[in-house]
Amino acid sequence: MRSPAELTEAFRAHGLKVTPQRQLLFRLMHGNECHPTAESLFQSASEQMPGISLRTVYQTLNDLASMGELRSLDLGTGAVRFDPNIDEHHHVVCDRCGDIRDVYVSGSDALSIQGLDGFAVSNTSILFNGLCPRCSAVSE
Amino acid sequence: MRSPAELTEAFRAHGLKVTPQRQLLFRLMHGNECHPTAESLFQSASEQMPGISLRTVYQTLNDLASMGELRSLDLGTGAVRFDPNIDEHHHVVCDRCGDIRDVYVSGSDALSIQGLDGFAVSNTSILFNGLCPRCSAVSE
DNA sequence: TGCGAATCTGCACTTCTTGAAGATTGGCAA
DNA sequence: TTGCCAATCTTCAAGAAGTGCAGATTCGCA
Ligand SMILES: [Mn+2]
Ligand SMILES: [Mn+2]
Ligand SMILES: [Zn+2]
Ligand SMILES: [Zn+2]
Repeated sequence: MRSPAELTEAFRAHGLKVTPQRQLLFRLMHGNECHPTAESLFQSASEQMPGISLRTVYQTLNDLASMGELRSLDLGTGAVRFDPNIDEHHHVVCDRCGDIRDVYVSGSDALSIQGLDGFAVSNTSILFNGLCPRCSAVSE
Repeated sequence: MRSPAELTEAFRAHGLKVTPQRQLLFRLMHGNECHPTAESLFQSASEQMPGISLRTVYQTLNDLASMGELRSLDLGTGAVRFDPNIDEHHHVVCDRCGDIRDVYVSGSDALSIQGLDGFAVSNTSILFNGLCPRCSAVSE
């Protein structure tokens, strides 16, 4: 995702308005590596801007996602996650604490795949589940 | 998933009752390659057994899943899918018609993965999205 | 055949997300 | 700088998927 300043430019260039709510979300998402949900962003946003609505958070995030500025991820954790990292990457979810981290996979062209015959695949996502270092230490 | 007859055995052996509702679901799921949702199974089940409740369908499928007889899959299609194929395999979803097919992947040990340090990974799932042969022909 | 635990049904309720409508406001034009 | 109006925001209702609960029913052993 581009910087708040660049997004401001881009929004205005496209005839979209730059509201305080949007700017706040630009800031909250920029460089955010937590893979937050709309709800958790709403919490953060509410601290700085009491009265902001959850609907606006959803709206803005979805808009950013459809502009390609961020990615919305369904990692099977209940709510959709928003990710400003739009590089090709995958994820690992800690099934105990819910922590999510980026995973970079290379060499997938060497995979032997059976069953995709005729399919025009537009996206491939790999999801790892398990216990994060902290949680696996605890459960020993 | 084992056959209806075998499941009947197994259920009784574990002190679980074998009801007509359960038997019907055993039959509907056995060898089912459609990756149905609870709702769609409820539709099918209702034809043969009017009055069966959606609650019972969910209950039975979840029970079978926790017994390891079938797998419940979140493929990002809204509702959970149930799969009697418990061999290690992955899936491809047609984003237009919703069709789901099995995908078998081998050679994944040759992948170069970065970001899993310290994680105790218990499951890896690969999801392909795209257009099935039929749908990609249509959209040409 | 009878009994009691297991199961089923019906329904309320939760969570996540979107639709709709009216109030508000950003940004350009004058 | 002011005013306008389309875009945006807030609020609230509602949809979709699933689960918890309670009372009615039934399987399966004695
Ligand atoms: Mn990420
Ligand atoms: Mn499958
Ligand atoms: Zn953890
Ligand atoms: Zn298709």
